[in-house]
Amino acid sequence: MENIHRKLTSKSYSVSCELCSIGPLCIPMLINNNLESVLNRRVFYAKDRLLTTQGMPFDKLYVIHAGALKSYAIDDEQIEHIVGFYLPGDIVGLGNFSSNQCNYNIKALVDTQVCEVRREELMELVSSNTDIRDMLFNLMSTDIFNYKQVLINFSQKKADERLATFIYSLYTRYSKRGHVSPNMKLSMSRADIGNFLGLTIETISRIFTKLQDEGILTAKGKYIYIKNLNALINAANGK
Amino acid sequence: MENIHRKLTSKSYSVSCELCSIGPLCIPMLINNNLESVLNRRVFYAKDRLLTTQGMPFDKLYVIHAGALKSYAIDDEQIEHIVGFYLPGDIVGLGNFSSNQCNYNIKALVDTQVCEVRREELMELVSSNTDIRDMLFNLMSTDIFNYKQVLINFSQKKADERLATFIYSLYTRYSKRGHVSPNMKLSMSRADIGNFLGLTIETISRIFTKLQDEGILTAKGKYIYIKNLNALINAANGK
DNA sequence: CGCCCCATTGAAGGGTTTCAATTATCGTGG
DNA sequence: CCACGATAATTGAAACCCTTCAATGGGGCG
Repeated sequence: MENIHRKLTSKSYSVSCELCSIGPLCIPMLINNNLESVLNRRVFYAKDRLLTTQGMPFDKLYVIHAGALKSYAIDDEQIEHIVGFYLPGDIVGLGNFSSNQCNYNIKALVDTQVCEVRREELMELVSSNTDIRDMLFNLMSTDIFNYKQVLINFSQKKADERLATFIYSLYTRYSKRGHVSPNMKLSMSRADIGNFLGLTIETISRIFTKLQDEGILTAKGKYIYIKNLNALINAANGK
Repeated sequence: MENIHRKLTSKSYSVSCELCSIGPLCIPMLINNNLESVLNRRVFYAKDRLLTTQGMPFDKLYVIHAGALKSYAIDDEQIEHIVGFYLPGDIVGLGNFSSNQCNYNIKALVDTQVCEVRREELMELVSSNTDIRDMLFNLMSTDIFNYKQVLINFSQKKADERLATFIYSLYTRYSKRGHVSPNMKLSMSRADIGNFLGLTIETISRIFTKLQDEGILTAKGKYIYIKNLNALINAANGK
């Protein structure tokens, strides 16, 4: 069990293949020693490097091993619109199948390692292997569900509820990948959080100090410590 | 102006099989005369009837032939959270594959006809027919993309931009299904629109009169007439 | 060590909500 | 077909929340 929780060298956590979203794909292939036919393992992207840009051909999916990414659009006034963050174990690019091009820019928020899954080879596997087909169906279906939940969280919640929801969702996402701890290091800036939540950086900052004053968490720069998880959940739901 | 609004006699528009999102599934089967093996055609649901409730088993997908649906969650305080509206040609339920249960309540906003696709039989087809498999991949992928776009629209736009975006998106969705007209009959109430957009019913009302004063559209109850499409697009983008 | 970027904090302004009252529309039954 | 009640939509005024503008403080990296 310990090796599941093994940490990356420094700032961000890695995920074991067992707890990765494409474990059902990789683990049988690891055993058969033919994983390389579908994916490149542990490709490194330094902080701030772009993995994709809007409009480029869609030929790879990315699965995060360690680090973090942000996905965003640039509008015609050069304004950035962040649509999501990706953490270890997450798969990136499922929304590109219909257009066959990359719909968003994807940038490494910190030094990041990803496994790159070649689209074409993956689709061949889907034809021959129903487990992998079902895995992809489930991943896409989960993505749809998650985005609907994000919509619920953001369209009707007040600023402090949104931020509490965001922090709690990071906590649960890390937990699902084997990193259960009240300590988190945020990989994104206040500006990124604000952009994603539709709030200004000043509001984010003020709410962090408010949550701190209420004894719910401590926020020292990028380091978050959740002091009272139930209180955080209540704050996320406006109670 | 009176006659413009009276011109729309019918309650809601239907979509032809050619322009429906699952046309690639149905049309070959219609020709082979074995469509009934997968779906029930034109099932009727009266206004306000529930098609699904949260937690019930997921055994059918719905494709709208005529009418309109809303999809919503009820939280523990009995408050409704609308996550989307479905129009003729749309497919409903792609987010349920992973949980294998219906994640939301779905209610008919007006008298509605749907084609019901049986999940199990559909998945059998997916195994044997790559066209249908690709169709489902594309539909799910499109769903993911669309929800991300909705996120962009709602997290960073002001109230009037949100409503303009919403009206314009209804226009484009109807257009794609063959109903190209500046006249629309809204199937949802102001309260539903407000709920979905994260705004109050009063704000929705005020913005409708503002858009009307600016000569962008006329809004007489549920009847919308888009007088200036470019101005609507500009309003949607805060210009 | 100093610089730059990021984060924090304060005060004023604006946009949206809330509360309240009025008007319009729809469905129903006489 | 009209009258009626119930529901939905509009409008106004005050309160509140978040943004904007401005200035200060702090942390990371050369």
